[in-house]
Amino acid sequence: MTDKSLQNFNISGFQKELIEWYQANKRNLPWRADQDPYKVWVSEVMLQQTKVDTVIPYFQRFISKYPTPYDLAYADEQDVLKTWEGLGYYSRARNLQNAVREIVSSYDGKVPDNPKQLGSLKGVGPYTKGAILSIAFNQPEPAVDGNVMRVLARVLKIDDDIAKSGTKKKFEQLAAAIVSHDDPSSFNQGVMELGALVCTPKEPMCMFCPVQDYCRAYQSGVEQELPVKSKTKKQKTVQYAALLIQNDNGDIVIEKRPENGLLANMWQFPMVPVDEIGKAHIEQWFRMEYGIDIILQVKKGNVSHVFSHLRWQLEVYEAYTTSLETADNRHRFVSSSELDHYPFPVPHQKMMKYLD
DNA sequence: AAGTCGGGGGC
DNA sequence: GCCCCAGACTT
Repeated sequence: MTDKSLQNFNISGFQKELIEWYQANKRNLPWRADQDPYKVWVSEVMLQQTKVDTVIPYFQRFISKYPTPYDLAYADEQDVLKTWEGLGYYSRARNLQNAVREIVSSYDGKVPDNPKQLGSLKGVGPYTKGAILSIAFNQPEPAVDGNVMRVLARVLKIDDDIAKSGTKKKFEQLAAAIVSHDDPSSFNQGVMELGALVCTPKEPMCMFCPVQDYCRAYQSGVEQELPVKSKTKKQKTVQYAALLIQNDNGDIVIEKRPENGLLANMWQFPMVPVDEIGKAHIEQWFRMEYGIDIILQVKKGNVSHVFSHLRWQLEVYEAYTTSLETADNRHRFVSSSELDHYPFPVPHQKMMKYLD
């Protein structure tokens, strides 16, 4: 390694203090009950960009429903998405099922314990690969997430911009150099636990830090200035008219979103892009696109929803149609009780409160 | 290297 | 409002 960040750094002392602290202070989390590689895997995927408290109930339900790779491999994708509903980043669920089907067909249902096979599975990137190898198989592999970059940026006083895509490689090399070979699982989880409980983004609790003596940022009094992270730019707003269309049976029109892109394969109420076509043309646009005649009735309210990179502003309308069926299977008339079986993104769950 | 891809919670 | 979160994938 060409980087000099580890010169004069007491690696073994740092490892020892961190692992001892982790053993004494680790939270009792459901995915820590055993080292089942499948469960470790599921937890790591759910935890991507998602807080521990949010994941816990989802993990419990998911493992109850799909206790083994076989259960998940043989499940219907729509049921998997329904179980994932509300957790976000739904491609995680679809990639996970794709990968589990791969290990059932190619690896006898066993999670591979080598980096090459593991890393080639859908949705298993550098972090998840290292996490599974270290936590489930006790291999001294680096597992660099946001916590690890923050902790190492402070401990080693590194001012690279962690928002840039190239920076992670540098931290992966450093993490590979300092990971404990005696207890890689406790070491990697210890860094992340420290980042979550002590070495937090704002107001880190350095007085309670087990590796304070090893922290160059603390010694220089710059722990609040690190890590360096450039700003993200703000979302664009898109306006839609979102339609609760009912026929004489009391059934409601829903549609399946495309298999790629935002909220892929999730279901929703029809949305009309009023930015593009103008509010006056909603009914005729709908007839063109859906082949269904509708009559707009009353506006029921507004729903706004913020995604990572865009913002939806939905005007919710009630509408009426004389149609009783749709042209293709991507659109359906369903009763209000049947709605529960389909996976809906949160903004469309918000719309359901406007149904009678 | 920059965009895309959810949703919730803290302040 | 803004920021963050046990990131991966596409372009």
